[in-house]
Amino acid sequence: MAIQPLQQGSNAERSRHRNRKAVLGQVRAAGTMGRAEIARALALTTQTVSNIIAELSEDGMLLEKGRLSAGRGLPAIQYGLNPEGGYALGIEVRPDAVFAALLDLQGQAVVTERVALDDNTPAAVLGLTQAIYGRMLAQVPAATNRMLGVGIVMPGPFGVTGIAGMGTDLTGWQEVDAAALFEDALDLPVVLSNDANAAAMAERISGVGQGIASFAYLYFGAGLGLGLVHGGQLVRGAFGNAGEIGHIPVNGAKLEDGLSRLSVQRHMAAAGKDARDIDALEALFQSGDADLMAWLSGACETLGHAMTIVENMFDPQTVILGGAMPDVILDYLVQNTALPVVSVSNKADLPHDRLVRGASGRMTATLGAAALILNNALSTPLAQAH
Amino acid sequence: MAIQPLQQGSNAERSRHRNRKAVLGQVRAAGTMGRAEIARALALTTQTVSNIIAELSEDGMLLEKGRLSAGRGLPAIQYGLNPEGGYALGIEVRPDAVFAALLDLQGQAVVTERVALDDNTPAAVLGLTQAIYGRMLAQVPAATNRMLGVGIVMPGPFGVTGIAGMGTDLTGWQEVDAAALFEDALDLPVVLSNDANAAAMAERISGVGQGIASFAYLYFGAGLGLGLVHGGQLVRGAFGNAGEIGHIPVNGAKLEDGLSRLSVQRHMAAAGKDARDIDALEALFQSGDADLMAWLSGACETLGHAMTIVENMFDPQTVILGGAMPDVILDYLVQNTALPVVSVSNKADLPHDRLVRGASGRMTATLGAAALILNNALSTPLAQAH
DNA sequence: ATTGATAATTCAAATGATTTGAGTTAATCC
DNA sequence: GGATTAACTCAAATCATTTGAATTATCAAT
Repeated sequence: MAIQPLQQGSNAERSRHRNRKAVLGQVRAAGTMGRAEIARALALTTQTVSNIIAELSEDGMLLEKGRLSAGRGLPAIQYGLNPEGGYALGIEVRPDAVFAALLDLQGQAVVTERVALDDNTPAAVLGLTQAIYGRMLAQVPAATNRMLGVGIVMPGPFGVTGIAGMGTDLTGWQEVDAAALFEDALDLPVVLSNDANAAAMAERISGVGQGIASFAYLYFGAGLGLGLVHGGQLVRGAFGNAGEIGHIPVNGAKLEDGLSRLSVQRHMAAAGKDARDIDALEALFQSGDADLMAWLSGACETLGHAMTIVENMFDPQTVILGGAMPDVILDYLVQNTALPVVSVSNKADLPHDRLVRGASGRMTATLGAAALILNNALSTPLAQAH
Repeated sequence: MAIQPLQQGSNAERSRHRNRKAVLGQVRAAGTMGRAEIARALALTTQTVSNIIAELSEDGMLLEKGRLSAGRGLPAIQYGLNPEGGYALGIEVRPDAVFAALLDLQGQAVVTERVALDDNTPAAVLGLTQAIYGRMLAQVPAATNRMLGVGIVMPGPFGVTGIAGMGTDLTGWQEVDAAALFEDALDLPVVLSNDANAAAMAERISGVGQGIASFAYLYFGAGLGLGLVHGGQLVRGAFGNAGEIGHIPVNGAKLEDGLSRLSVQRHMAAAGKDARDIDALEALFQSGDADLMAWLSGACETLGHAMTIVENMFDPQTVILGGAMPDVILDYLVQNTALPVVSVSNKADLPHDRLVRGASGRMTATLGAAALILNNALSTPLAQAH
């Protein structure tokens, strides 16, 4: 989380490292590719790509996928990711539970676990996490020597700020260096993030955000969060707390007062209905519950405000909506929200819809935690614009 | 402006290029540095830095600045930027004028010009720009072979969007590729940007933003703009229109309705007073004009809203306020705005003030245009966080 | 069916930039 | 004054990429 040295020099070894990642990223994005094709995309020579591919195949990260004849010339041998070539662990620490997922290099969840927590102190969580990790490796022995790292999602904001977030619900975590603790406990490289950022990465790696370099992700957590991806990388802000959109006031109320899990729950509770569970919410929606529909109408309006802010601040290619809500409700919101007219995104011939539903479902943030690691393994910081 | 290839591979030549920039950036940030010191900062060997410094000295970009004895050992030869080692041209195209500035490598304005325009079509502006450039080179012949590029600032937003901006005031520019036109006319590498982004870069290169990797710049243009710097680079959004904060509605009105040049002008005009000129505004302020003070009181409140949005969306190290306003008014706003309590930036022990006044004065955007070029010459895209 | 054009791939040598290791210089510390 | 420390230089080694020539396999045209 600390701010890194602003610049780092380059040498042969670091170039190679970078180029390996670039090749993997390119192949992943395209599904399969030939050497020459990759070389053109990366502005490298075929020979270089050949060397790197030999190395990556040796390491088990790439697989031959036959030859593809495209016009004249020798048909190119196609290469694709070997899903079993690398694994990333995602851990989501909630106040009352720990979710975990093991993703393969392709971004597929191989094993997932959800464990309830009655003690969320660091010692307890770390012990539980170790146990989960052990069980997962036992189920997927191939992963043992191929772990790329672990992504940890914890409720933000990080550090003591003016926002009393869920952070207060995790006892004993405020003062500790969580990343260091997990690194010690699991002996893996660690990336720490909040839920919205992780969710955005989940979409980038295996959802709607694939191939989109700049997008924003509006996340239904307890509150309303925002993950920002620019040039293929997360924009985290100086202290890792960028995207706390829920606390922005519009017309006297905070955005998340009208658009969040807590918001529906309160609204429905006031009508004497229980909407704490996702399935309960879905059932209410399916039955056309009048109270829920009333809430949705307000939520659409609030979402419109949020869109205005996000689009005008970031000018993203698209905004993805997801998180702890049933898909049907997310779809309803996407379809019934009037997109802002006064917006830099309001223009003709857009290649993407301005607002779309996320694809990664209920465990988005957990998957995203692992996706943070995959993204590191498959992409290099963006080349400079000229 | 187009989205660049997402990844580019690296090779020896590109590494050298990158390392040269990194050395220059490091030296610039520190004022003067020794070889070994630079090497440590960039994770390179002294030998490499030695080679690069020899090359940069040869090229006239670095100068020896004596030896510095720091404790034991051989005192390190200090190197500093040679201000005359490189120049960047900044051009600001306004509907009724063209401003230009020639900056040296150190970021100092060597020559500036302001020319009124009665014809702002591409042909006229390009011709005028060529003439200005010619006059500047005549005044600073040393710059002739040392031009790094030209930054162009034009009113955004770019492309046809839902925002009817000043863009419409420039006739004939909507459909053309402005960057290509300027590149042809001046035979220099071109960077195109809006005023707020450029202003942010001006602060980063020679103002309050020096050494700050992540900050936001609230810019008084005709409306209210925002420049975002993250990891030392501009966040421009997918289509170059990030930061159009002025159009975000708060309590029914747009932010720029209460916080912009147009806003004061209208407010004062309603009171029968002329505030179109910066000096007129300053005089009104100095005389404690009641109407102006009333506007300021509202502006402070609006600025508070803007701060809430910016801080919670970006979590910057600081927010810089500047643009077409007299310094005394900017200072007043900085000092009298109640900083938002509900904000991720509201925390103890901040290394920077949350809101500060910009340092680059009235020609900020013009200087910033050139600063965009300098920033390219002096920094590499940020290394990856781990 | 043969021939020529095209394009992917490989091999071996060259190139470019960084690193390595030994040696020199000039300060401070004791 | 000698030991220690640190910056700097030189020459050789190393690493990864590039270059250029040769090979292979397909398509297209005769």
